[in-house]
Parts: sequence; C-alpha cells; structure tokens
Amino acid sequence: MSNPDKSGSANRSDKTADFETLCRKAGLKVTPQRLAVHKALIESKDHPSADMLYRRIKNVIPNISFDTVNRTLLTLAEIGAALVVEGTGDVKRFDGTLRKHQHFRCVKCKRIFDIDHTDFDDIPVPREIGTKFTVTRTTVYFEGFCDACMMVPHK
Amino acid sequence: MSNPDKSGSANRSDKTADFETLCRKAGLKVTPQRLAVHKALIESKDHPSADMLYRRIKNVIPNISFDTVNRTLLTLAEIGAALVVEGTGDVKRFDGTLRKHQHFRCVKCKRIFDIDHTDFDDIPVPREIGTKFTVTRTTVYFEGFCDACMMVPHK
DNA sequence: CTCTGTGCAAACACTTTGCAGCTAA
DNA sequence: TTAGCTGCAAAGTGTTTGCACAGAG
Repeated sequence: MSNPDKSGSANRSDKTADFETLCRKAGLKVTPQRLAVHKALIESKDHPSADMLYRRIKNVIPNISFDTVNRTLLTLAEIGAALVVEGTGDVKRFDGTLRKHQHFRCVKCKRIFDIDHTDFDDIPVPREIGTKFTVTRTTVYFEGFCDACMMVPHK
Repeated sequence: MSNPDKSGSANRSDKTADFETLCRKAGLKVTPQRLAVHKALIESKDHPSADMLYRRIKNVIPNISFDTVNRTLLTLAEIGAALVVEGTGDVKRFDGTLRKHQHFRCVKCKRIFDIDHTDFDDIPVPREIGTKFTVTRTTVYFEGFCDACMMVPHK
C-alpha cells in the first residue's frame, strides 16, 4: 500500500506524459483542467463518479466547474484514457427472465440482449473474493456494438 | 408471435399463478397493478426500463401511475420475481485503471472494488455472440454485499 | 490569430418521498 | 376492519445543452 508503484511500467509523471501524447494524437488540447482530471482519476482507487472527482479536484483548481470535470471524463473515456464501469450511467433496466443467463449491451443504442451460453452459467467465485465479499451474483457481461449500430458510422 | 408459449416449462397462467403464490408468501397483496406489471415484464424481451413498461401497461390499465409501475418493479426485484440488469441504475462511475481486471459491486453501499483474477482476463467471446455483435469488452462481474455492509442488518 | 475548451446557467430526465384515499384479505 | 397499496405531487439528484469568454497551439 505504501509502495508507490508495483505495476513495473510507468510512474505518475510517465502516465501524465503518456496522457499528453494521447491527447495530442487525438487532436485534443492539453489544458490544466484535463491534466488535473486525469491525475485525480488515476490516483483514485474507488471508481469515482464525476461528482466525487469534482470535489477532489476543486482542492487543486478551486474554480474548476463540475461540467468541465464531467465532460473531460467522458472525453477520456472516448480516447481510451479512462473506462466507464460496466453498466453504470444507464437508467434501471429490468429483466423478467430468472433463468441463468448473460447480457450483451450495445453502448450505442443501449439495447440489452440476452446471451445463453451455458459455459458461463457456473463461473466459480474465486476464494479470495468469496472470503471478503458475499457474492449474490456472478455474470459474464459483454459490451460493444449491435449489428444495427455497426452499420451506421459511429459518432 | 401467435404461438403462445414455447418455453416448455410453464405457460403464462402458470407463471402468473406462481407469482401470486410468491406474493402471498412474501406477505404482499395481489393487486391488478402488480399482476399487470409482472405480466408485462415477463412478456418483454428487451429489458425495459420502468418508463418503457409504464407506457406498455397504460394500454391495459390506462390510469395506472408511473410510480406504481416503478415501485412494483423494485418490489419484484426484492422478492426475486425480477432482476435488475447488472450495474444499471447507478450514476456513471469511472475507472482510470486500464489494465484488464474485474469488478465487484456492493449493492448496498454502491462501492466498486477491483478484482484481479487473471483466470478471468481472457474469457473468449463465444462464436454465436461474436458473429452477431462487435464485442469491445468482456468482463466477469460480481455483485453482492461487501464486508462492511454484511455487518449491519440489510434493509 | 483561430478554434477548442471552460465556466455558468438553464433545461432535462430519472428517481425518491410523503401523504390521503382506496382496496385486498 | 385494517394494513398495505395506489395515485398524485413535489423535491432531489444526476446529466445534457447552449453560449460567451478565455486560453492552447
């Protein structure tokens, strides 16, 4: 925990440098706000919401607006510098099928499709998870583009 | 479509009867609204939101309120007559860790924990999914109660 | 200098809560 | 009868959009 970086790959400045490169490659300007959002995100281990990050970043750039944080996060996700935790951000969706199955979600049209792949019906809960958490649900979850959305150009 | 039921297990009235039994067992009253919501849900294959179902049920019970539909769905999920699609209903949560990993989400406190179980890092996309969808993300996803939330009584 | 990004504010969409009258049991 | 359910209304929370000014390239 006190050990700064075990990933073996890059320290924080390296990550920032990589991020700057990524921005330029994507045609995005490197602004203090973007750097701050990126830095705060990679330092956060709690999968923060836009609001949680906003409050943290305010300590660094007091007059940053929530909208900038929110929009920047969305931008980071688009250029691949951040991930949106699977499923989050959608309205609640219900399923009346109680039989064990999996879901595929189209990130474009938001449709959710049932997947019945019995190999995935009994994924065992690894010991290290089962002892720390009480797992009530284990699913294999797919995201991507459905056939209809693949036909129209993205964006 | 005109074919009533191919599931082989139970026809619609059976499912409704089962649902009534489940309600009584849970100490819930069997109301026309609950029956209508349940019926509409199990007939829907598109993982509807409360609003989507509300509009459908309005055709059957024109003066039903959105709130009843919404609350009923939440109730169904509680008694195990419906499922909330994994992750949905939460605010967007971001992740700055790009390395392949999995998530455990506590349904009570909404905290999300990283899981690093390398066995799950390379779940192959089944042929029948890959040909129909363009999968950009495959994850094993866990839900349940974290240790802290297990200590306090649920509800 | 130019064009993108930022900050502010308003509009929206979804969810939750409280309460009075209604109804299943 | 009576506890629980429904419908209505309001408030709360998170997200999106439009626009004028500021700042990166």
